Amino acid sequence: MKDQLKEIIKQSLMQLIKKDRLPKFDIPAIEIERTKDKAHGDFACNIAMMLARTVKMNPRQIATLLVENIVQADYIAEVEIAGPGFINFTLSAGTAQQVVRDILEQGPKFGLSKHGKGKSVQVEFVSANPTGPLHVGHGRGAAYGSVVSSLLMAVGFDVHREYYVNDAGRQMDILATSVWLRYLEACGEKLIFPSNGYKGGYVLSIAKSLKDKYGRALLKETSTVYDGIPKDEPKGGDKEEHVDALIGKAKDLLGPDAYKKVFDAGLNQILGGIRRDLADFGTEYDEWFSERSLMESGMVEKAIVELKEAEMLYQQDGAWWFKSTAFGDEKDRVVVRDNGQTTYFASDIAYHLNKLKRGFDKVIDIWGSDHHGYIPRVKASLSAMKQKVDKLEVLLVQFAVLYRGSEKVAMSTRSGQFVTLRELREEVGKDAARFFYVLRSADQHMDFDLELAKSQSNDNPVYYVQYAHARVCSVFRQLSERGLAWDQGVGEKNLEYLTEDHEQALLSMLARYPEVVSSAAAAYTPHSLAHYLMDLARDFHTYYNAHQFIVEEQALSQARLTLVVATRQVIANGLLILGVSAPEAM
RNA sequence: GCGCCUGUAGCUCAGUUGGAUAGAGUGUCAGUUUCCGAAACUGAAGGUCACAGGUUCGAUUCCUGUCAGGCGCACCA
Repeated sequence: MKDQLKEIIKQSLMQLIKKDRLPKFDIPAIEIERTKDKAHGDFACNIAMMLARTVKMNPRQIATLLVENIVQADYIAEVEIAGPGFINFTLSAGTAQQVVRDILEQGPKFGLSKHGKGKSVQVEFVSANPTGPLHVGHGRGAAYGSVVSSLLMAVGFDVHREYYVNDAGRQMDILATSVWLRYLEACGEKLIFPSNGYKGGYVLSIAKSLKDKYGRALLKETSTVYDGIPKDEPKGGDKEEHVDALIGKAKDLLGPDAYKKVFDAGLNQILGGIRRDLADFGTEYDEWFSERSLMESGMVEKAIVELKEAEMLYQQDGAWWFKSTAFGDEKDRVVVRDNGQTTYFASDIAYHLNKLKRGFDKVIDIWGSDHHGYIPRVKASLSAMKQKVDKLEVLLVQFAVLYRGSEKVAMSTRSGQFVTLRELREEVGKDAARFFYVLRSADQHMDFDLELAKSQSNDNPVYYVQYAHARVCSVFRQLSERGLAWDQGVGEKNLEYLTEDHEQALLSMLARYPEVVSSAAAAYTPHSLAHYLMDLARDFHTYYNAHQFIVEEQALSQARLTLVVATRQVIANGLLILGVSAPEAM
């Protein structure tokens, strides 16, 4: 509809220039927008005001000329000039009703488009280290990433959703060592747990399963384990040195095979839990990409060689540095430490290179906002390897600050103090939790009040939308109880009976849906879809309270039932994208 | 100190890429069931869009500065 109006304006402008009523100029992009106020018609165009400067004429004068030259079309009921020079279009009644037929015909496909047809996008999100279960902080990224993915699918992209598993590196060694020490305790050894170890209860249960499986086969005496280990921080030492020494000792005493058993027990149990939590949260993945596989297949080494050949690395203080400053980063970054170990950044370079080489047209990373300083160096590495950096887009999700009532909740994986995503879901439900997360724009700091989400879950806006859906279903249950039926054909033929203000409002709200989906996809803003659904639900509830759908007059009744079915369809389509269920009864 | 994000109603937040009289939920107050589900609806009150300049027909939106909050500035991940 917008495109048709644009064309009409453009034609009118060209006519005017041809007739010398306006001086010659390049026709700018014409903007048509939906009006906020019904008094301004359905669509408005601000072209007259935009042209005022170039044409050196009063905007209202330009608008008058334009309107006089507009070709009449049957779908336009009225064209008006208003305010400083807006051109307002009012659509004819029949045009607004057409959307109902479109919705019924297209069903679940209504609102989908083909803008991204033939293009592939990879979306990587959450990717939390498998050193502990997902907590409510990860929930926001999970909800945001999965809805962004769904939106991109809705506009036709071929979407590949991926979780990058950091199953290598020092943090995982700390986890493995933590598990082993807890195992020793479970076998009856007495020891002082390192202050930098993972202290969560889940480590205890992994240790217990290790003992169930291997008995005392992995046992070493505490005195042997702690022999020669530097002091921990509380005793005046350095906590990092302390834990690193314990890792080294664990590897030495156990040997590679046994150490791997401990390591894998931690990794597999935690990762398994993460996969379950995400699946239960309605977040699906197409691939779980292992960092270890990246190292074992030599891809990290290859990326480093590539950078060396491009003369983008240099050696200093025993380490290899990447010249990221050459591409605008604040400082150069280490890729190989003086002890010969590659850094996390080295893996990430290889991973991003791998992503681009897989041939995606676009690669989207969704990160927590605390990683924003990381963007320049990753982009720098891709530039250094002559990749198309523009293909990579990094979306940042701001933190959700957790509150319990008015009290802030401190969270840390290391200390084991956190509310898990699973606990949240079990208490407030998948639908409410997802909707809550996705209601706020991602670049907004968010206050997540657990008390509110838990205790007042009935006030959660998700129920408002779901209730609208259930209410339509209820109307149809009532209909059949009365021995009546919906006749789609009769309804579609009599849509002109929908003349009430509430019906007009609902019709134009329904017509907006496809635009909402495509703009939410283009701007990566799931929250705008959530807000739209609340607006649509409101229009429906208002209508419901003002008018009866099941009435004596058949033509009117069927027309209203048809409108209401269309509304239900759009709500269901929108909720599906959000990953929220659309219940028939609540 | 430098960089990124943010500042809109008592509280939590939208604001269609620069448009017309800045909106919703919640909270407060006052109402609505002989009627398809009251998890709903109607009305009222509530604002110096942090502050000060600038750009232009027009600024909550863009630019600059100030103030305030969050995050980041590792041979950690």
